Amino acid sequence: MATLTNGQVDGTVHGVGVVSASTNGLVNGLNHSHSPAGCPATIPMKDHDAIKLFIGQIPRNLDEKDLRPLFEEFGKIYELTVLKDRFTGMHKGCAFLTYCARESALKAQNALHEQKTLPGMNRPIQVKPADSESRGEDRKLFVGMLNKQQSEDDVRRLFESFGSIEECTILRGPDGNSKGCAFVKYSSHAEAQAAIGALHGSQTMPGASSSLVVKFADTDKERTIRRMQQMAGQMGIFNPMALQFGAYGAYAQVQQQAALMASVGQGGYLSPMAAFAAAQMQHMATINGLPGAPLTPTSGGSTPPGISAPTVTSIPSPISVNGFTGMPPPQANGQPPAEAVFTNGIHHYPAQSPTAADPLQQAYTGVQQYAAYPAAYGQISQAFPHPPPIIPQQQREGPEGCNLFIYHLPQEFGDGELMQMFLPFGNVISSKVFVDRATNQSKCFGFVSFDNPGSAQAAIQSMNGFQIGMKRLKVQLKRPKDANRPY
DNA sequence: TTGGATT
Repeated sequence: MATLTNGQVDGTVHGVGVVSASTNGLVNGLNHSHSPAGCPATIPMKDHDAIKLFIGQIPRNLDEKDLRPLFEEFGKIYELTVLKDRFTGMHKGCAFLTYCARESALKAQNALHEQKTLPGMNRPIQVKPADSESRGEDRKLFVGMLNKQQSEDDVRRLFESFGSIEECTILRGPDGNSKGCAFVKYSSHAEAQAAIGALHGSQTMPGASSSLVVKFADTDKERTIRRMQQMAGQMGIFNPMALQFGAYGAYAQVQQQAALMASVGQGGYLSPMAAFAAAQMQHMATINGLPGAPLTPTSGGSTPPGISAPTVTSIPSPISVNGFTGMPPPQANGQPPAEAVFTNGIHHYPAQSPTAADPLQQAYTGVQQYAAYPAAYGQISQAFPHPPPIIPQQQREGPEGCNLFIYHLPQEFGDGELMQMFLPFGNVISSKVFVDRATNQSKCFGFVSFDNPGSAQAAIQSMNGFQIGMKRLKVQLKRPKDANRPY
């Protein structure tokens, strides 16, 4: 008697139920008796990997009940909905169709897509996965920290036990070298999830700096955001505010070093940082083409000409030296105005940091502080009515010949100190000290990128062999990426 | 002792 009930319900709601019931049997019959949509929530009807199809080029006089017979030929239908205008309710000539089985959808797509034209239409019917259907992103994994020798097959072997892999691609550079990461696409989200659970962080590949990374690949949105951030980073570098603060940072730094030098007694111990400060003073003088710049520029409030002016002009800024009149006036001691920098309670470095009291450190902190509160300064606000926010610097390479490799850095140097050290030679677009991931300790080498080769050369000239403490800096052009492959 | 990458 189930047949009778089924027939009644279908006859009322869909009009094609009798055919459906006779071909699909009891389960289908139950569905229809419980759910007018044909898909009860009580029984897991739809395969987890089912595909939602978009059906296009449907004559507007055909509705769901007319379309069902056409598509049921390929399998049990989970859901079929003709798209209607939200306001007018008008048939839009297309539909969404989900079969209970993924296989049915593939069969239908193969048999129908562009294969026949429905009456009254001048283009063939469209049957393909709906746009809303994930283009694979929810089952696509990003795999990082691979060994660069690992091939697609190696990666497949690693991932195959968690599901069927539809796609496996190693990311490679233009030269074909693996970037140490890959994409793996499974046929379902669940498989991908299983692989994450089992493999993420599970092992460390030989030559990789940390354990295997297995995560869902970025969605379109995330990728867009990433790109925006990159764009913003580039803008930030050439943003005049950043240049101004950069210039001011260098200026303050030199002033502070001078003050420090003046305060160090004849036989006093010179810390590596102080030694650096002192030596850099001399370098500054050298760069300026001035012999023996005064080391005690503490008199009066005026700018020591041998030090500050060339510092400013060495920075290829469209803002003239007069731009400096827009800055908060430096104090006689070279410190930025105390209330602006030191009273807001923010300390970028923990007080226990061994370098926290260093002039260089303070200069750097000062730069950051100003960067954080540009609106506080009226004249600057006039010059730049809407100063763009300064984006935290990201690691960026400059053009060929602009990137330096620096070795024998003091252990306590971080990115900021490295940048401060090289700011006098030009526009530093990136500075990076390598840090051991496990210990967080500097590896005592790093990179600095300028925006022009001249600055890089000037920096090499002045800073290569530069003594800090017991060590001498090694400053040279960074090796190009492809330079270390003997074979 | 040569960019900690990356969608």
